Formats: sequence, structure tokens, C-alpha cells
Amino acid sequence: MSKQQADESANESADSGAGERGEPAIATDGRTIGPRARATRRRLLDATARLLERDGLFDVRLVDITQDVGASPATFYQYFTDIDDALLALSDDVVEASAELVSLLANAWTPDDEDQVRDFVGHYVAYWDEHGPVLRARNLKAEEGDERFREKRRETQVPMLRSLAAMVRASAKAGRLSTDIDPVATAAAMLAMLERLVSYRQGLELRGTSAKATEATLARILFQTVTGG
Amino acid sequence: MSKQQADESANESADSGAGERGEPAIATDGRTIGPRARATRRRLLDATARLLERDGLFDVRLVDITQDVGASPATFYQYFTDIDDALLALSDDVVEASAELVSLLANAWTPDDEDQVRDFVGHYVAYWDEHGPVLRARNLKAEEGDERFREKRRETQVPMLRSLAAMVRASAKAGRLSTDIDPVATAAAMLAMLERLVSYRQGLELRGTSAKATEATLARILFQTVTGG
DNA sequence: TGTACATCAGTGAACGCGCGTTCACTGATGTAC
DNA sequence: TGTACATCAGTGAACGCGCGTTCACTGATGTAC
Repeated sequence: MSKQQADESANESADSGAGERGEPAIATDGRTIGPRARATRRRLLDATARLLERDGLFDVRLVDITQDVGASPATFYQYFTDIDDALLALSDDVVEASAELVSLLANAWTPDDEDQVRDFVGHYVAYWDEHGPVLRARNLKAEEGDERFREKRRETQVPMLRSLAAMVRASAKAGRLSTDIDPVATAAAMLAMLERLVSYRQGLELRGTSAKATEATLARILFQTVTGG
Repeated sequence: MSKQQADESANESADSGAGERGEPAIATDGRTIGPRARATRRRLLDATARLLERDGLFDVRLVDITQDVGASPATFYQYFTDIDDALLALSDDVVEASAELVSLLANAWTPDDEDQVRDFVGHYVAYWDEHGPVLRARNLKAEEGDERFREKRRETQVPMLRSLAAMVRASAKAGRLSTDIDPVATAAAMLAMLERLVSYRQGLELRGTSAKATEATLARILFQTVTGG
């Protein structure tokens, strides 16, 4: 490895405070991991996300990932057992990034809070714009039955599901929604709608419906269904 | 490649003839297809769907498909250029099966028609129960950017989208819905909700929400959002 | 301040297996007379 | 009704390539004195 490359690695490691997140302290072969190694691991993850976007989940190759960061295939195995292992690590990142989304659901919405609902939908769309490839890959793997990816998906969905269900319950109690609806199913339906529609957005734009209108519509439906407003 | 080979490979399978449905009249190597061959082709498709369910899209192997019907790998190539080709054929089947679903949307719903909405949701769920593996595979491929599968998805979605959007428009005109909503985006949101929630159903059942309650909730949301009732 | 040794990090190059793919062939079915 | 020939349908067995995987090795960085 060239001197320049080593310098770059050192710079990139600046962004992560040493070993804070769920990052492992030892490599797959038992070596202890220093800052340089941590930076390499990060670069491999970033490359994986990049190629996920470029090639799609079906065509991501371990060899391509390492080539993308200018490393040997053997290096990959220092940090991950296989590509799924790297995808799981990336999934942890997006779980973490969903915390902000969850926080926007902390205070129950009322019929006066349509602005807050719009704000939430805006953040939700931005979240998918930023993490789309990883989220999609995670969901595909989950849908294919892989329990590890199912768990990652749950980690983001359940907190949101709980908050929304609580809001529905409150709205029903306040007489703004019929009491014979199922709060959890309603919340799940809203999350399903949000999650699925993001992948339809381009198709809709082609059909003459702007992204703005789609977002506004989502917010409206969510607002009405959850608050009864 | 021999001259003969070059000639033959010019006539790809697909739609180059008049079978009963969308079935080709000639095989990939130019032979004309009789009833026996058509049956073999069907058995290969059924096996593909079966293994799709058992192994998942990532792990479907051409060799396994042919073994499942007791045939040689070479037989597969008589009828399909590759697995994707077979998946596209299966996708045509589910497009065809969606006609009944579309017909249930032919007459615009009014606030008196909640029963019809429930009926539609029931059929929708049944449709996914029957064709889930193929629908999922088609959607995954579409989401991964394959234009051929995108087209198949559109073929089922667009008619439903049109019908629902028309209903929303009518409800708005009748003053039952706000006129500032976007009919197409609203219709798309409803379809997104339906499509996505089917894959969550098991998860919801584990969380104590019955399939019946989920179905009823979907129908309720759809009913209110589309008819304004 | 320089040298030696320990530890951390990365790699070249080969290996091998799983799986798609092919081709010359055999077997089955239909038809003419 | 039987025989010969044409056409339809299916296959065994091998081939080869793409890609994950491994291991003994080199190189980089830290530390003791």
C-alpha cells in the first residue's frame, strides 16, 4: 500500500470516534483492530453500499467490492465472513439513522398537527433517498426469509409501529376515529403504504404526478387515518 | 458457433407464435411445439414456481428445476433462454389472474358499498396467497431495475390504479373528499398499502393482530380514503 | 535519536467448486401407403 | 394392418468460467531502551 493511501485511511477514521458504535474490536481472524483497520472496514462498507446501488443486490460481487477500494479479496475476510455480513453491518447503520424518524413520532399527533405529519413524511422520504439501496437490500433479504435481516427490519419498524398505534388508540378514545378499528393493523398499514410508495415514486412521476403531490397525499392520508382530523 | 446455430438462435422463444395463451408455438431452437412439448413446458414453469417458494429467488437453480420434473438441464433450454425467461412467463400468468381483481373495480364504489370494498380486499389477499412467490419474485426483479419485470408489474397495477383514481376523483366531485388531494397519488398509496401489508401479515399475527382484523382494517382505510364514506 | 523487536494490517496468487450451457445423440410419436 | 420414414421431444455427459475462499507471505506502525 502506498503512503498516500495510508494517509487517506487515517483521515477517514476521523469521522468515527474510536469503536463507539457496534463495531467489533477484533477481526475475523482474532487480531485486535486499530484505527487504520477500522478505516479500511468502513471503506469496504461504503463500497458495498455504492455497488449495491450501481449493480443491485443480485450482482454485488465480493471481488468488485475489494477492487473498488483498491484492496485484495483477502482483506474483505479480515472484517466480514461474507457479503451478507457486510450487509448486516450496513443495516445496523440505517437502524441507527432511523432514530431521528422515531423521535418525530414521540409526541402524539392531534388534529392540529398536520404540519408535524408533513414534516415526518418529508423526513421519511429523505431517509429513503439517502439509504435506499441498503434499505431495499435489507428488505429483499428479509422477504426472502432470512431471519437476521427480518430482525433488522423489525428494529426500525416496531418503534414506529408502537408510536403510531398509540396515536390511533388515543384518537379512537377521543371519539375522532371509530372504536372498532385495530390500532396496530392501522399503524402497520400506514407504514406499509409509506415504505412501498417510495419505490413507486419514479413511476408516478412518469405518469404526471409530481413527487411533491405524492408526498402531500401521503401526509394527508396518514394524518386523517391516524388523528381522525 | 456453427452457421446452423447462428440461424437457430435468431428465433428466440417468447412471443413468436400463436399458442393458446401467450405460449410460443416454436421452441428456442426453432422446432415447432406439439401438445407433449407444451405439457413439459408447463411442468417446468410449475416447478420453477414451486422452487421459488421453497428456496427463494436467490437460490433457484436451473439444475434443480429440471431435476424436479425429472428432466435433463438441456430440456429447459428447449423452452426458455434462462431462468428470467421462465419467470417472465410465470409473470404473464399472474397478470392474467389479476383480471378478476380488476373487474371488481369496474363499478365505482359509493359510501353504500363497503361490502364491495371488503370483497375486493378479500380477493386481493387470496390472490397473493395463491401467487405470492411469483409476485414477490417479479417485484424484486422490478425493484432491482429490470425493465421487463417492471413492465409486467405495470400491466397489473395500471388498470387498478386507473379505476381507483377515477373513484377518488368522483368522490371529490361529489364533495365527499377534499378537492385538493391528488387522485392518482391517493390510488397509488392504497395499492402500495395493500401490496406491502401482505408481506407483513405473519409478523402482525405474531404480534397478536389476526389476519381477519388486518383485512378488515385494510378494507376500512381503503373504503374511507376512496369513497370518503 | 536510533535500533530492534512486536504487533497490526494487507496481499498475491492459486485453488476448486458450483452451476449454467452445449452438442451430438437416442427415443417417442405421427403419418403415408 | 403393418412397415418405413419424417418429425417432435428429450437427454447424457462433458465443458468451462466466474467467483468465493485460503494461506503463507510482505509491509506498516508502534514501542522499548
